[in-house]
Amino acid sequence: MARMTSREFAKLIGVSQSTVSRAMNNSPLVPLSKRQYIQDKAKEYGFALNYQAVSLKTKKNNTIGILFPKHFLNMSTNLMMTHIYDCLQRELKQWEYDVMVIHYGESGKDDPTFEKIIKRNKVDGFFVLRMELSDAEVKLINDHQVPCVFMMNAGGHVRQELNYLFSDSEYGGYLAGKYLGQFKEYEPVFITAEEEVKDSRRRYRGFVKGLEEYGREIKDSHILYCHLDVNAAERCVIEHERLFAGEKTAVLAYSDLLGIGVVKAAMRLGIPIPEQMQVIGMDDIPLLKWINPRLTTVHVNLEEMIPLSCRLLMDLIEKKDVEMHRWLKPRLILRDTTI
Amino acid sequence: MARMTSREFAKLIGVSQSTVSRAMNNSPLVPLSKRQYIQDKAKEYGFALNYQAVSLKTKKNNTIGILFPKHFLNMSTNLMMTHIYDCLQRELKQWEYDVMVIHYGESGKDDPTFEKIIKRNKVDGFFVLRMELSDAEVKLINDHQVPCVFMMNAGGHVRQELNYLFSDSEYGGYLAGKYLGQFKEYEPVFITAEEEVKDSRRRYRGFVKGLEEYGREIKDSHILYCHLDVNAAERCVIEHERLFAGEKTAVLAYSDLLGIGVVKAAMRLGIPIPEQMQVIGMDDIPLLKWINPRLTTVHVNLEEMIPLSCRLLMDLIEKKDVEMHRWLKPRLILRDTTI
DNA sequence: CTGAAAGCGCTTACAG
DNA sequence: CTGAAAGCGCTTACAG
Repeated sequence: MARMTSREFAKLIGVSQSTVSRAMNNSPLVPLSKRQYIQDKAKEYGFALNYQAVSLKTKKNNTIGILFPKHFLNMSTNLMMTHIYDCLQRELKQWEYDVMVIHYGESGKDDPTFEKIIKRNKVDGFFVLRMELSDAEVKLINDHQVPCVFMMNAGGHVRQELNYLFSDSEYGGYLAGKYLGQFKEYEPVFITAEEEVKDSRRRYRGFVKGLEEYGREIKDSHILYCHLDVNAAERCVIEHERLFAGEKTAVLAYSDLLGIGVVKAAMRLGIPIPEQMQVIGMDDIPLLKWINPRLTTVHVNLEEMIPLSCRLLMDLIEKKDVEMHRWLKPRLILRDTTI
Repeated sequence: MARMTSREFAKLIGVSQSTVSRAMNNSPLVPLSKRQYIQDKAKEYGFALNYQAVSLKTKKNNTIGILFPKHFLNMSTNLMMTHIYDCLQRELKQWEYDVMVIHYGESGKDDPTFEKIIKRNKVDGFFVLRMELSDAEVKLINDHQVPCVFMMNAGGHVRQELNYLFSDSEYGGYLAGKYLGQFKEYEPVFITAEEEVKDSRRRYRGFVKGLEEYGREIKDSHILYCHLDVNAAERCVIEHERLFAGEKTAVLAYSDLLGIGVVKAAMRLGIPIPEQMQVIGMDDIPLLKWINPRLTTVHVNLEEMIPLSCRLLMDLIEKKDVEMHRWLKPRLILRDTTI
């Protein structure tokens, strides 16, 4: 049973190719009973439309792309991206879109991946995760009119001509600062990633503002840098043992993973949590529910962000004239690592 | 700057459409210098081949699909699949294939996803992860001649007509049994998932064989069932507190996640690891390097499996007459949770 | 080495 | 409601 063309199939069941096309696409032009009949026959003979041909005519691929950040390592390591991916995937099921995962990667020869995907027209639209685009890339998007929804800002300059749904990470930092600031005897510490400087600055700014409400501030020597990785954070805290063993500290970590590393270090150093060290992570990745002590964190409002993003992208693809520029508010979730 | 067709572009630079096509596809038929010239011009004018049209002619999509298991929840929860996905993604970069992620899902109306993807011809080939296929589905693969490589068996009957690279999980269980069996004073326990009965049985069988080499056996009451989840395993162990508090135990967990749950429970119950309880997980997911105590586990040989699978699928797509039926040997990695 | 022409398998005005 | 016909944007024998 080789693949059949619509012409062959049409001949086989005694209708025209046009009618087959219309029936397979559920066009109201052909009466329901006939539609049903043709679809049943299609099933019987194993006929299906060839989607390359369909795409060529309709200029639709029925697939959307999820573009991962430039320096993204992998799903196992960046659990927040993985979580967002999971949520998008689930939400996208209601629309009948397939999902293409695109890893930026400079790709060596020819065009870089992003350019290639846009030019080659393989997807109807994009979700772009934590991406900073160059001017050339923005021009590409505009020239080719590719529907794009940006999610999770990478910080830096925000282009108002693009559609985005970001989590207000400065506000997240503010919430943490406002909470930790109330404990006068705890010295504020910020541990952050070298890799994501700009968003890190945003979170830090919020943290400072929150602390200020209690007249507190953070010393320069209490801003710690490490790689974006549990073990790096653990090592970093251990290297600063004197700081943490010497006084009570209130630590905001740039991400949950760093937070987990901080907690691990504290356990190794015998520093009681939260009595001598309070820790707040950021993001609220699913992993947290498996780890003890349960990490206090700033929860990104994906419940709102995901449905809005998907709806927006679908609207953009259908040429509806919409735009969206939103900073969603995260919220603080108190668990075991704070008082 | 709207999209240009190859005909328009050809006219613009004064060659024929054929030559443009050949140049863009790097055909040796056109001299290198001319090829270069045309490609440069293409870049200049922002011309690129329309891949729907290319696909229609060549019957290639330049994309491969990764099909996730039927009851797959999400990447965040099933970290071994996530890890495999990461490895495939990285390996696939050398070939210029795009990746489509396909979640099985019965999809309600019309064809189920798997059938749809095959019939619609959206991918050139598949990786199929931990999948049990029905006869109808195997027939579909054969009828449509879709290149498929099966990875990570879901247990049950293995179809020799399909290409597969599986991890020999029975052997993995055997390694664990052979290691733990030598500790006469530790009572063997197997904790496993209700969801993956068949592969679970395979691991169990190996475990039993390994134990037998030391004349040991596992009591029926020492086979524990729970959901495939850290917290479920933790609860399960706590419910059986009497068993674990009463005697020294040597636990093989169906997966690392269950192993982590067992360790958490032990810590909560104040059972010292590995002195009173030894624990071995299975898979060796990347997460383990972030968790203390470091879990002893049976490491799946992805270093070998991934390159072989990719090479195999590429060969199948290029119609090379190859086949492969392999069970790769995992190995035991001793860490903190065993003596 | 190059170009004119046919055709990949659909959709969709258009005419009936 | 239905069909014949044109055309989506490429590739590739074929002829030169």
